Amino acid sequence: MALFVERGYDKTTVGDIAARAGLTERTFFNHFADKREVLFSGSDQFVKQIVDAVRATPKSASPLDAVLAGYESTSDMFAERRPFARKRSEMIAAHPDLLERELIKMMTLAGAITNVLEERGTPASSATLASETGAAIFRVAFEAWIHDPKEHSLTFQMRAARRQLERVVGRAKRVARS
Amino acid sequence: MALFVERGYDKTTVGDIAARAGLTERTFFNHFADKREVLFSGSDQFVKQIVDAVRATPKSASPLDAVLAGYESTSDMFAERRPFARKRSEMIAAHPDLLERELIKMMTLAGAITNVLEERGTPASSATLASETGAAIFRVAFEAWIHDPKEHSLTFQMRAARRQLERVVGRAKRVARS
DNA sequence: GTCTATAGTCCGATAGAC
DNA sequence: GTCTATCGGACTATAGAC
Repeated sequence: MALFVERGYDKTTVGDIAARAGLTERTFFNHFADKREVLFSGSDQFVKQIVDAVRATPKSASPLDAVLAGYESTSDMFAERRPFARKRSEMIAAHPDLLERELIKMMTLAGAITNVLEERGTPASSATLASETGAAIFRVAFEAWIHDPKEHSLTFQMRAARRQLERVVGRAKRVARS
Repeated sequence: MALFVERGYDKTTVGDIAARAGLTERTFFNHFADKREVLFSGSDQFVKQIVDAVRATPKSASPLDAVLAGYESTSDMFAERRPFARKRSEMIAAHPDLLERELIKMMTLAGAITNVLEERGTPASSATLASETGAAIFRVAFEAWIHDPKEHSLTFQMRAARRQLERVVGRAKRVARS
């Protein structure tokens, strides 16, 4: 990350990264499948955290509630890392390669959540919809969280996004203008 | 596509593709930014089709209705190409590289739709939510459409997915088990 | 069209930890 | 003795510079 900020993502070679870490290029590829993965190394843990939280929600909760509870369980973790999250987010947004990787990670996560919902007895297509909808809410909330000068929590942003989604999905002919 | 089917995506080099087309490797990169793009060449037209359709829906329609109308406008186009769509979909699903590209294309499309909604007067975050939700519905519907032995239309699948989403998003404590 | 850097693979060698 | 981490060299394909 330091190197990427110093000289830019494209201008940083795998050799550079390895050298800075006191290793060789081969060793790098031993730990990471490709260059992009260095920015996503924590993602397994992130997935586990969320999946566990979904699994732990009472069965009385609706599928969507369970999904949102899963994402919200990361709120504390993110709270301490807002500046880093902001930087990382900018870096990803600026590099299509990284954005692609980010998207496939989010999709893998959504798939894992779908599986947990199915374990809980949710029918397949409802599970998919709940998990994809939850992901959309998370993305909107995360974006708001990153840029919010008032620094509300991620959970706060997710609750707001959820209420808004309910209005958007409702069959009402007219939608409030703000 | 022929080459990819013949010898597999990974085993096909850009040189192979260029040779088959009677061109050189450099010329290939003149037309496509990278190897993956050959499978997404029609995507600009796809985006235009949908964006135009969203723009053309009456303002009385809700944002989500407009988004869905956009996606549904591709139903006829897809109807004639079900076998090809199926093959392409399998190819993409089998190759993470291609899946990444597919996802970023879908995200670009969602972004374009969001912009059109904003032009129509929908507030930014509602626009994002409507467009992301619409994308989720499309994905679920497309998946069902591809595998449906009864060969219902894409529009049919989208209507079904939408009804299901409404149940999923509703605040009901209990959700129907099928 | 030429030339070149970089990413990423394959096979194998080596060394330390437990 | 097995497991795991590092390293080396040769190699191909992608992709960018010119």
